[in-house]
Amino acid sequence: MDKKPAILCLLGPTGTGKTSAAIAVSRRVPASVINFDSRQVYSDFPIITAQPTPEEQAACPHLLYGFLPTEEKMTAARFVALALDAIETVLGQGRLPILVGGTGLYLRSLLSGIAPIPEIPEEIRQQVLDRIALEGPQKLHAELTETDPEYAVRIHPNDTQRNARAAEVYLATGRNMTWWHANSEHIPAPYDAFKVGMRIALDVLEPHLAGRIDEMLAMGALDEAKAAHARCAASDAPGWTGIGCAELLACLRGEISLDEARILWVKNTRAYAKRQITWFKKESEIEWFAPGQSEAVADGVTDWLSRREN
RNA sequence: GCUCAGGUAGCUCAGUCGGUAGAGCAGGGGACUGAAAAUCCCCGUGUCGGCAGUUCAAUUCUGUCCCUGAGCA
Repeated sequence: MDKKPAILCLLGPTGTGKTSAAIAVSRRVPASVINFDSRQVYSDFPIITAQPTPEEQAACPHLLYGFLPTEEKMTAARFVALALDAIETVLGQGRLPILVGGTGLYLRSLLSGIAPIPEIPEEIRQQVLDRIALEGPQKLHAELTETDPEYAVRIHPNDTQRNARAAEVYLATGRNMTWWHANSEHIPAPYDAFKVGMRIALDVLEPHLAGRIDEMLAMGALDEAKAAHARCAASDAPGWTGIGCAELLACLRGEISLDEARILWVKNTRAYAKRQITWFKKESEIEWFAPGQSEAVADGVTDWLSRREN
């Protein structure tokens, strides 16, 4: 009935076995894995961002992992374009695309569409950033109340990022955010998506996260940061803002000890996992599984695929 | 043993010229349309070290004891 091609989405917080579940599925049906994690795109940080290992990637094709230099920025819109392209490639090969990742915004943007706001010229962007640094987000928010009252009530005066974004969009396009959100066509991705989530309580997940960070350190996370630093020393480069990267960089610079870096790293990872859990709680139509149930996930996926046949 | 300085929220510390107290971090909940591993919002009763004294009233003043740190012996 449903003419739309099938895609599988594997989501959940860090460290819940999404990669191994994807590989389990790929053993049942021809499939390729496509990343939707905003950090695993960076080529300088395969260990720290927990990208699938070369052995794991040998199980089936993996796309959109480790291809971006540290100084380059990834955005939701750029991701959507890359992912749509990757999905088409995989479908063209007669394989099942498996979207795997933890960046909720990226997945939502891909599946529900994102407003086609044109790219903002760098000088306008910089101009707004300079202003917000100087005058504070509250000033821009007060102006937003004039230019876009509807959006202004939705974002907080202290929110530096969203106030900057709203200001640059209005300045560059002459249209406010509300107009772009409402009057532009959202084009949802034309796929029949099966969403599988990995669910776990935070306090159960935490020791796993700590253990995984120790493994990363044992695998040479510090050397990875050192090598990345040799290639890109600017600590404010987009790639350096990832959790683990920033802490190890501070350690390399002698600002904190390795032990302090590790403790911070665990703490920040835990807080991040909490935010992810909050995000995915709201996401609709998810089939939930516990971490480690890779075969159960694969069963669920094959069931779903055969149900689609009828 | 003596002299200082401290003992206040899970942690680091403010503060109360006497009317039982509040920040940051941690923790919990939430938001999320091009930086999202980002950005931001909401949530604070704790014998204010113990005991006694002064006082209408002590966490705040006084005495004493206990504990911690530094210095002197």
